[in-house]
Amino acid sequence: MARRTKTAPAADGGAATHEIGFLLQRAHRRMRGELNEALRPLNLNVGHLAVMGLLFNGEALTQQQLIGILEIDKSSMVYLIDELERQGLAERRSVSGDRRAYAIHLTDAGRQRLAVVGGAARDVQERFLAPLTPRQRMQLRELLSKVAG
Amino acid sequence: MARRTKTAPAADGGAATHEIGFLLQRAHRRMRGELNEALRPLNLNVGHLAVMGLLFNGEALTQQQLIGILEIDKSSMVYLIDELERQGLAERRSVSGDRRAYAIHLTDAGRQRLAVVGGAARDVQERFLAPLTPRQRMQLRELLSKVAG
DNA sequence: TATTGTTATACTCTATAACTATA
DNA sequence: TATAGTTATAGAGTATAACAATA
Repeated sequence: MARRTKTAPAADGGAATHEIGFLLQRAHRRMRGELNEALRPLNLNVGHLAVMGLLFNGEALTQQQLIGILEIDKSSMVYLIDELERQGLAERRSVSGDRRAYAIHLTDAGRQRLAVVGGAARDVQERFLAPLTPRQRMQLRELLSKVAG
Repeated sequence: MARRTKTAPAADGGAATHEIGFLLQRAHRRMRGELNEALRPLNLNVGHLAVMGLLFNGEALTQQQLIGILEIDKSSMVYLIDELERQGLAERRSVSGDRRAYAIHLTDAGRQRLAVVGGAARDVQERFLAPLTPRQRMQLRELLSKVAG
């Protein structure tokens, strides 16, 4: 059953290019590539966008909190925030009660930039998801959230 | 509408961690990490596995063909095949009719190794897909193949 | 001139380890 | 002793560019 679907690449006997891992890599690479291409003129990458997105609701988060949510290394977080700060999009502020910690605040400039950058990101996502119906997009989101860990 | 679904992480106002791109990155990173961890003791990575998988049906492919299918750079392909050849798992053979090209053949050792490595990869994929029903796995595969490009 | 493959090199992203300053 | 953050460094993974041999 399901020997060869209509959409199957001809070059593959099903050994590799049909595997979920392979498709996942392709999809991720394509999405990330287009997103970074759109973000590069602004000297930002998906990491910066993710941080700004998390700060957008208004409340500042400490680097530790950002690290916990985004599951990236603390040194990587330093670089992300350094760049955001360099561009005046976010700033480190002291946390009362713990002089080791910094709360990261989105500046007004950061908020404005996020509006632009977020729009570009949505355009990319829209192109990426173009082959899917709204219902399929929802399905994909739900399936991915189950396996994303 | 859709202000906050039941499965939403609390830390995010929907700005970032719900995005498909974010979930895609997470899922891909998790899958790739586990796969590479399983492959590392064998001095192989997912690229080597993909090449071996493509060669498994028996017919050799030239580096150009592999490059076209896997969509990676030709210099990256050189490194992948160098390592496979170094381990005796594949070999470059001259192509009659074009002395520039090499056809890559899977050796018997490569075939045996692929059986082992492929088994490990399937185990990883099984753990990765564990949260999904068989029907959901099929859905995920089909949705990904639509957006994988 | 164009193409196959190789080599050298560089870039992005991320991680590890040693460090400072607090706790 | 442990934690927040920084710095220096290294490692994947991939890409670019110059090159040799051949088409």
